[in-house]
Amino acid sequence: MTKISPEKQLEIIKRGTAEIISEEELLLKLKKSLETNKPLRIKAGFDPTAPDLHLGHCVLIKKLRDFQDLGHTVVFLIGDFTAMIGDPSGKTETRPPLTKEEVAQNGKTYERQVFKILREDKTEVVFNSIWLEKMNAQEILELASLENVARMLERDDFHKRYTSGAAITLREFLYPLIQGYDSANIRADVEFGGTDQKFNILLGRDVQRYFKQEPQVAILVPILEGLDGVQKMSKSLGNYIAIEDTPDEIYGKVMSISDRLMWKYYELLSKRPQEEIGKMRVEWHPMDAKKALSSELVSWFHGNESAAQAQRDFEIKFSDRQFPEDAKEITLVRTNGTTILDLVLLSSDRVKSRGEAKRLIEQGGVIVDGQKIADPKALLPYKELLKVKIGKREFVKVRFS
RNA sequence: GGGGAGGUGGCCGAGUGGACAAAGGCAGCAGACUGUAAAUCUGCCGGCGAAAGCCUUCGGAGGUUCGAAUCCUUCCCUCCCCA
Repeated sequence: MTKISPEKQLEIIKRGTAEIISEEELLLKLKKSLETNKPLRIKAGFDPTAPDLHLGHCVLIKKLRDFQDLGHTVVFLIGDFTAMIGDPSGKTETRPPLTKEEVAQNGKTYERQVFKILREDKTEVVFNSIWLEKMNAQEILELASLENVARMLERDDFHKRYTSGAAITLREFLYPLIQGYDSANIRADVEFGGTDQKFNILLGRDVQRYFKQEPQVAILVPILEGLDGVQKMSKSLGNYIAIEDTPDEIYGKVMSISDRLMWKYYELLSKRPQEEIGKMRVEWHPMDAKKALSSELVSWFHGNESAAQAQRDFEIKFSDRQFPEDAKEITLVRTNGTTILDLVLLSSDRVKSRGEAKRLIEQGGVIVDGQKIADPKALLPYKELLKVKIGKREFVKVRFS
């Protein structure tokens, strides 16, 4: 256990959080932990659906890591049972149930990804089906009696859906209670979540009180906007930066966020001290700051060397507008009537239809060997190797056999 | 149990027999401008086709009609009000 004073611990924990309910309680828990030499149990729940951890998750996981560095234990809860209910925070009400094998598989993927940030020796990975499957009707009803409908409707999501006339099922009402039941089962001292989890996490306190436990402290982290700069970063919206994206992808995606959003990323994801970030904000050229951020994030997941390489690649592609030497390479058999259109269709991963390819070419988005070619029907230059730029960020070397 | 309103392209949302591949907005893509971006401007934005045009699409299935997102039948789903 750490010997860092509770006050100092609180200070570290506070950085980058949106709200702590309540700081006083947390301080008391930290004090007690120090006196008894017993680490706090920090809960964070995740879906068992195919994980592709992204920077949005990292905001939270990074804070978990802070707790670990202070000697506390992280309980990484995989909600394999609750996934069958579906968190009402989202729009989709039900999800296809996963098989046991899929859940186990996804759990493995989580571990692979999450331990890029967390420490294995201070993490417990648990599945909530272990206790939830055993619950009987009586227990569920008792749990359900802890809350009333009016209170449930206070919850922002429910409130909005209710007033706008959207459906809310009773099953969804049960979700927060069951999430709270999880907290009781793992005897959480603290539960982490995004600000959209506030209601659920607070409700967990009531459930714990019912089970004669000291209520957990709620720590809420800000929701990170995705690449579009508006909506929450999420896989389903396609606006995410995954920690398993390639170095070039991460670098490029971070570079493409707006200057404004960049600072939020800095606050929530950078390991640089607060004061330094504040200084950068006024003294640095935004582009340099963004490059530094991109590098930092790439090296976090892929190491320093990859970060340096990604930066070079980026500069070649966008600053110098050169063709990257390590571009994807494909080999084609040359036939007489092969047009640019065919080429784009064959070599691009992103262009899905002929019409789309045609559009792209006609709009001047395709460059072959440095030449913009705007006629889809143009024949290919008679060369062994063509360097093709498709759209903004796709580069392909085409070789002919 | 009774009454009413709905389900439209990735999303929101207009459209109530032909001019509808379906207004408008958002998102997306490309170009210009840049600092990579943002903002702004321009263009595109179901598939096939050089084009004319053809094909698939307005919850599902049938039907009426020369012609249906629009009318009818039936099924599924959602919401509201009364009890």
